[in-house]
Amino acid sequence: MTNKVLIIEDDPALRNSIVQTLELEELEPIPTNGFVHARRTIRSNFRGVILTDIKMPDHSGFDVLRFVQSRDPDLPVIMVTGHSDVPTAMRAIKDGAYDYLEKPCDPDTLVDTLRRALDHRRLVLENREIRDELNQVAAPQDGTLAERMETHERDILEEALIAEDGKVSAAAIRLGIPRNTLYDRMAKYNLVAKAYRRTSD
Amino acid sequence: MTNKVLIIEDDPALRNSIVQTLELEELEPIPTNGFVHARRTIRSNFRGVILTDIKMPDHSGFDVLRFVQSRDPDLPVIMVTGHSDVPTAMRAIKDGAYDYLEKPCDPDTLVDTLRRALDHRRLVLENREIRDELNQVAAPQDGTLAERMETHERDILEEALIAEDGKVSAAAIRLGIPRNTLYDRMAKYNLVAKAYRRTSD
DNA sequence: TATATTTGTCCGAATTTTCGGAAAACATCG
DNA sequence: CGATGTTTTCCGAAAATTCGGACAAATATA
Repeated sequence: MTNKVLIIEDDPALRNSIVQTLELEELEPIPTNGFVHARRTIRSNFRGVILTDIKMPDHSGFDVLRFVQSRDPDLPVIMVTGHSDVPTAMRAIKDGAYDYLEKPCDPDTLVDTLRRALDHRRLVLENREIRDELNQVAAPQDGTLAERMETHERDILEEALIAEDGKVSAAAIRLGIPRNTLYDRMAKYNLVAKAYRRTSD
Repeated sequence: MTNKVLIIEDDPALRNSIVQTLELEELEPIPTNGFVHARRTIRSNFRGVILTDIKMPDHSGFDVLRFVQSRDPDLPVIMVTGHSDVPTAMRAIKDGAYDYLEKPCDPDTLVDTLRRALDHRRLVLENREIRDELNQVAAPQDGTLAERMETHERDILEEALIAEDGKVSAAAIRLGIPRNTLYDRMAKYNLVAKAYRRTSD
């Protein structure tokens, strides 16, 4: 599941309160007290989002934002600003933060916002995975004509055998070739009909 | 582009103000004064999001929400609630609204929220398109073994010819077969080398 | 158990495919 | 134009594939 929330917040009280809220909502908080501890978790395949305070003793939330964007520009960062600090919030969005929250943040709003961000993250990751899959199947192959034709024939034969539950005669009909020919082809690829039977291995 | 915003708002003044704001932000507002006019635009392939007022004379924003969800559960609806009407806003989210805005809404917040929703929409549609594509290529084919082998061989030959700029000799080497054989195969599919030359048609 | 159907294997003739060699057709260039 | 290199077509023998027929073994059906 994509429901991790990496929390970067130096105030222990606030941090714990956030953890509590998230746990009640079936989210998976990963609390850290600063950038240093959070760094290792920030990767391009992180299945979650990042919630960071802006004002922290030894670094700014904007440092976090920059770092995250260098690792993965599509990893949502939600920034927690001081109360009604509109200019900072605007700058956060402009710099590529996914959203911002005003301190003190209302638990419902916090969860809503995180859910949206998590949903966004889930979609982005899903998208990447499907794209990879598509590229794999659509990638221009290489190799001998004979080799490629053979692998393709093998695939077709297996598909037909599976579809016909390992019955060679039926598969032959499906493929529009005489039974014997199918046996010949199968011999070439060392295919055994038995291996394709669903019922009673 | 996925940047349409279907606006459902009965107050002409507010509606126009929103339209103005969106136009300045390169979004594409589609203003309507009520559900009846908006209905036709709400489809599962709508490349945008919906911004609806909740309190309207002859129907509620929740009617809109229900209708939208029946057409496409992944079509974001942003609901505009009265000032600090928290319970209604919470209900909106709970019922599946993407987000809500409090009236009177700050232009920046409005735009930010819409952008997030549009981004979400874009991802959802992209996802669907890639999935369709993937299903197409992965779909179990049918037809004679010979037919399927032939179309595959044809594809390979064309791919090789394209890769070698229509040079038969080079394509033959790439495919690991003698030139003559390639000519034979090409004759079978009525392929002409000239047709695959990039340089000087 | 008797009978029918299906499976897997082998054979061999008819057919198809492969592929080297040769030559015609074409293009390029000094 | 003539020399040179490439593309394309044609030929035909060697090699591979197809596929009907026959049959024993395994399975299913009555």
